[in-house]
Amino acid sequence: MLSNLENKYTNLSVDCVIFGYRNEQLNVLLIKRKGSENFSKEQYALPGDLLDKKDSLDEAAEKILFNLTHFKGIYLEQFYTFGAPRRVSNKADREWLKASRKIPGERVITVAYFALVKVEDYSADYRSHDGEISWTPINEIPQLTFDHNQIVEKAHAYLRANLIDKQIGFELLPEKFTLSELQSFYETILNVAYDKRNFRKNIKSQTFIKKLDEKV
Amino acid sequence: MLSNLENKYTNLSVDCVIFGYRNEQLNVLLIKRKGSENFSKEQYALPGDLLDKKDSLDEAAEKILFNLTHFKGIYLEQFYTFGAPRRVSNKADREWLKASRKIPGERVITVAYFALVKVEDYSADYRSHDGEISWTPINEIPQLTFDHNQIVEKAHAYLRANLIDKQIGFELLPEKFTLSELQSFYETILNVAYDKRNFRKNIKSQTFIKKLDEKV
DNA sequence: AATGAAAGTGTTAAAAATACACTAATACCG
DNA sequence: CGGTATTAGTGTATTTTTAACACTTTCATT
Repeated sequence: MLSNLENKYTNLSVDCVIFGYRNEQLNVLLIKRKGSENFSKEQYALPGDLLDKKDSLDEAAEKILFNLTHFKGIYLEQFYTFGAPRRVSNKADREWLKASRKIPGERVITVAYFALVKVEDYSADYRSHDGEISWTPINEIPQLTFDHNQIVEKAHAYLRANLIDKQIGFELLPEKFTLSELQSFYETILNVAYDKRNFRKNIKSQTFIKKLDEKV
Repeated sequence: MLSNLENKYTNLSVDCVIFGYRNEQLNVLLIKRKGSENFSKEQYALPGDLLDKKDSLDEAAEKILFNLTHFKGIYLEQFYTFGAPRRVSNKADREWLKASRKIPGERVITVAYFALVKVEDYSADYRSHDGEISWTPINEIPQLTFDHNQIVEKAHAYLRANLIDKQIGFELLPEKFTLSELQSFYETILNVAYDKRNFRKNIKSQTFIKKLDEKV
């Protein structure tokens, strides 16, 4: 028997690993999903949903992200697709899927997106139908549904690998920041230590940052 | 109405961009698919197939690759997933799909893999049920089915971006090669020119290559 | 006003990248 | 076989980049 949803939805989903930087820490946005009658334990998950058949992957990612978080126009990039045959077959996960009325087949492949936001532009107080969203420091991420821990890990590796080359770090920082903040930011994410003078020299030799006269 | 195939196959496929280096040129392995009664024109495509539900993505890629080319144990890596809503809806492409009895839904998402082979280890004379395979220089690639040209392009960009960092180039070269060949190889793929002495200095400063006493 | 914490600033040394030209060996051709 | 053309092979000097290093100024705290 096939469920009705299979007409509109494929057994393909999009999950987003949304990074934000606050309190000198790298944070990931998680959704706390409520338990159901049958299953009372809370679960944490990445924002994600089944793919609407008429959307492209990028469109779907944007749409799902907006639905769940009301974030819009943020940096978003596909980074990997996860397709272990039984990645949604864990018992607790299936319980939750049933409760939430999203009943994909046994096999769901998910295209994972990588998102960066300036946390002060987007408060995480939006409460979607799926549950409450909240920033969680990357070192304090609990056990997540499905293979979401693995997805976060891969996204984290991707962020570190591309932070400098692609200069995506600025997507995480506010419009204005001090050089000390920038240094601390890089040091936190890459887990390295830079010499203050050399760091400032490097940054200043790059053109893409405007110096403001303002002081803190 | 759902076709029988949808029990076993998802509407998800895997396509492989297989690179080989020969005649001083980067080549891609293409399959020349025969026309059908209704549709006589030959078509070229990347090796790919619908995903068997019980396989993981990596397993599927290996399996499909083996079925179509008899290549085994080669360097294989997922690099991007393509999911434009109508990527398999081109009329000629649908004709061909029908003829080949692979009838996915309107919407097929494909996970693209990136493969590297030493061409002398694998002759391209295997003839699969899908058609004849043949190496094609990357600059002479004809129009391909679906969005395969776009996939090749992205794979090519990926190869160039990772050739040096990941040192994946050696997957394309034979066991033994001269420094001149290696230089020419990098120059071809990256479309740059290196100074001979500096190039050799660099290579020798890296440890992963053994010097042989042999001469050509 | 005194203290502590963070911001800001240049120079020197080491390492890496680049520019550069001739000789030796081999292949090719008359 | 000799002559010529092509490719392989080699070292040094210069520039650029990266890394190491310490004190003063400013601001906030008490």
